[in-house]
Amino acid sequence: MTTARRVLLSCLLDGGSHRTAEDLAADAQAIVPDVHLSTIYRNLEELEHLGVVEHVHLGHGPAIYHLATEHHGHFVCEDCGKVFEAPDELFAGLGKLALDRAGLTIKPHHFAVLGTCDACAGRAADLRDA
Amino acid sequence: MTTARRVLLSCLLDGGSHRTAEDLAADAQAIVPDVHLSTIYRNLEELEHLGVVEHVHLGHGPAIYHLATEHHGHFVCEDCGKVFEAPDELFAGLGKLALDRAGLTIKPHHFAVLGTCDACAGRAADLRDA
DNA sequence: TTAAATGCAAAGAATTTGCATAACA
DNA sequence: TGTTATGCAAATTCTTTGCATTTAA
Repeated sequence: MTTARRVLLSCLLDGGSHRTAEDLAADAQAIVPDVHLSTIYRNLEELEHLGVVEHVHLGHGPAIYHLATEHHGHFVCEDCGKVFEAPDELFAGLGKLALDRAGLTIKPHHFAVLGTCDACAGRAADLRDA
Repeated sequence: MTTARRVLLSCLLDGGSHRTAEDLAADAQAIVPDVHLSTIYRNLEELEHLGVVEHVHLGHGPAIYHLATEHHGHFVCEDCGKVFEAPDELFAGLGKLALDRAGLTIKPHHFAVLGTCDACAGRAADLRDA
């Protein structure tokens, strides 16, 4: 258990739940200035391997990391980037279909489900009608 | 309508349906040797903007491109990479939930849904029992 | 003939790796 | 004291961009 690792864990616990490796490096560097980004990546990989941390892709751009205890998927608006947390139970129906049709036990956390939120759909309609 | 664009379209029509930009460049170069990868990317972007092509992320690694006429999502086994095409209707239930709970109209094509296929789950069980 | 598309090289973003040094057990 | 982790720089992978030149309407 090294300093870098301890600090990273505290940042994962303290900070919000949608943090990139770079965010986490910045948080860590606020405490221990010379923690290097590559060390953050290495420790995140290790923690992920141990099942403590998971990473998720919300769109193009960097992955976000969070504690594995937070079990939920993500809905993301393609237009404004707004993120909605989606409780696991919402994926139960899809999981059953995937198992029946493809024999696949889904883990629907790794990629977000994209779409368009009401606000952005409304704005698009406004533009069309104007 | 340039040569590069015509050739790219023919490759999209001819080739399989899970091709990376690099695959498509190779296909195109078999016909017109000096089509450049950046031209492929630029045309794919253009075609995507026009709604003719879409790209999908099946996991880490390069995006795959296909004609927008192929309307389906993807299930992918995390372990072996096997890809299952998932008809749109499988996402109807999830779409309703997303709309009710988050006001989000989902377009479930952009990211695959990951999981573990029967074969890989079986293999994992075998290893555990051995 | 002129605006748009191309080839090439180079830049960019996110992540990974090699290696000498430093820190933990 | 001997692994194991770290900092740093450099490499990798996928994708985008700048620019001089070519191509097509």
